Amino acid sequence: MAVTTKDLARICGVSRTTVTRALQGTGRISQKTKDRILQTAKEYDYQPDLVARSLVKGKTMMIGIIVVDLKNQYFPKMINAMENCAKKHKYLLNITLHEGDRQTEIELIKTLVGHRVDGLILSTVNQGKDFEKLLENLAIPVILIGHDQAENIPCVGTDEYAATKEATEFVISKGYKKIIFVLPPMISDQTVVPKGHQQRLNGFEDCIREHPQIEMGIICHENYVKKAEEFIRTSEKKIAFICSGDTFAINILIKLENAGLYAPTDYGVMGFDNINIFKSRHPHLTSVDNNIDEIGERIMELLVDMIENKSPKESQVIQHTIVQGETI
Amino acid sequence: MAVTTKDLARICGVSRTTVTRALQGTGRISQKTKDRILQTAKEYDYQPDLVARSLVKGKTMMIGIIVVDLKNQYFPKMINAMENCAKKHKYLLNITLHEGDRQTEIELIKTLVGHRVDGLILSTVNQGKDFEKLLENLAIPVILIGHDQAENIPCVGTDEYAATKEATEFVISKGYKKIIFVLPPMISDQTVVPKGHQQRLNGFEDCIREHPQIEMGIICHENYVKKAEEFIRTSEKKIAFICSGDTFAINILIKLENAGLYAPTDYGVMGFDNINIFKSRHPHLTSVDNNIDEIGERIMELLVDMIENKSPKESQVIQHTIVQGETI
DNA sequence: ATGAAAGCGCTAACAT
DNA sequence: ATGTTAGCGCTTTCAT
Repeated sequence: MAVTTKDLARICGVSRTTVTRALQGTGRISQKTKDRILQTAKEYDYQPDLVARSLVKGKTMMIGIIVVDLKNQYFPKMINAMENCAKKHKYLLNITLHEGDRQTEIELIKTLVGHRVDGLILSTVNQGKDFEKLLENLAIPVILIGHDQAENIPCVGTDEYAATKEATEFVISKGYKKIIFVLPPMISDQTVVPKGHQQRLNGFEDCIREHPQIEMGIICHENYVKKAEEFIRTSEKKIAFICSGDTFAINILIKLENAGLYAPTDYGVMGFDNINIFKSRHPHLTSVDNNIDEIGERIMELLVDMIENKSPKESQVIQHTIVQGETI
Repeated sequence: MAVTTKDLARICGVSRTTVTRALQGTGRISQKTKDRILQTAKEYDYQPDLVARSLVKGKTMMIGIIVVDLKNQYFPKMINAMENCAKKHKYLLNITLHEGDRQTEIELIKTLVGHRVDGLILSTVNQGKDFEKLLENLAIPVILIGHDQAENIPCVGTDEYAATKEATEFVISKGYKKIIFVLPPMISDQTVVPKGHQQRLNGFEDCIREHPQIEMGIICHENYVKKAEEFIRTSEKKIAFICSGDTFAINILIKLENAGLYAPTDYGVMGFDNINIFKSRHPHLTSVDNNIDEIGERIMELLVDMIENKSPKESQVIQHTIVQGETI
């Protein structure tokens, strides 16, 4: 098995404390013994047992992350940014997936806390006072991904409400008189709209409310492309779709092309998240760039700060920008 | 702070040993004290310290993963599958990124081993005997992502050589007389072609060798779309591109459309990995489906088996299938 | 059926 | 400058 400080101590004929001192270069120790110990350590390829260190230090240098899954680009991209940031601060990431299940999320939180992660980052499916209480009592810093997700837990993310309001204003400014908001098709048993999408919807509706002359509609359906086509075919006004996610916008764009309908000629469409898998495609998709990388980085920086400096909890809004493509 | 077994023992007026027995339901213990202890544990929301348990058990229930990054869909998808599989076996994932840097990868391995992960999964950028030695001496099971990556370390992945040979045969069977292989554009300082892509290239070249009448070429350039266009414009024969990655195929497909060239009319193109971000697009991209989900799942199952049953190391080849789209 | 004691590998407070 | 001791929270013999 791996060589321990005890072994090194025995080999070098010193105490374990001396070994520790040599290893971490702290405390008074003669250069000679220090060199000898370090030499031996290298020779035997000593690697500290980080589990043992964690136990005594009460700190694991690990950060727990819980998100829904890694299927679309959103979280992988964000986690990629988080990882790079964590690496700078010598932290490791523990990534787990709740798959949209509330109970699973709760269990994962407990497991990660049991593993004594130093901090926790969640894209939560849970809500409500009880859940917030649970988080507040964790004794480690927690950050929620997304704007305004909870009262007393710091949240970092896009102000979806404002972004969507802005996007809607943008569409209106382009002269559209009828705008349809496309929500992700809901999985059968999941009746609640995820908070972020709900915030976007609110932003959309409130903006429309301020423009009574604009006609609006909502699509929230498995077969949203077909619904979209119906809207276009049966409407006299030219329609714009604002999709709560680039994937939906892209799908509409592509599938309707096959149906002989083109943006921005026959209708307009814009997305969200600016995933830009299609950055080489024409026409460029108009979208809202919510700076996923920056969200990841800022979350990690904030969390490390909370862990190491006990900084006060403070939410952050990450600035978004409207990406003017050619589809509106 | 969190309540410990010691606390529970004190509260219940028993020894810590008894508490442990109640908690893990093992050993002889009266039902009454057991109930009382469990009740108290629940009351105080006792959560075991998994770090301490790891130290004494010599097992962390964590699996280390090192891949290049999470930017394209390949690893996120695979890791998603791994995570779900790991969850079944109660393991947690430690995901880290080497970003293509050899030294970083070595350091990450040491860190993860220092954290006493029970097993390691790598998509490595390192090669050679020394590196293999390093892995062999780790004292924990290691699996490499990808076929035939090392001699004495189990490898799981697509047989890239065979798959590409097959793909090339497929293209030839469609009547193409000139085939161009598109490698990922190499980053300036990274002179070596990643092993998987090299294997694909070998399969391509060997297949061509068996068909002397077929003309061939290779593109490995930042501006591969332009190169592809040049090939088409200057060739009398109709050209097929086999791209070592769907992303490249898709980009060619899309950008050449803008240049007025259409597949499969003006040229043919097929990809690799069947990422199918574009599954709704027409024409459907012809590709090689390497079953990313299955690779992830099989790797995890194998690793857990190696960890828990000390199973002998054995590599696995995951079956691929050619996805007949409409671009060849 | 229950408890006492030792130890996992490390660090830190307190000697010498 | 170096060593001794105790302890992190848990599990695991080995008593009783």
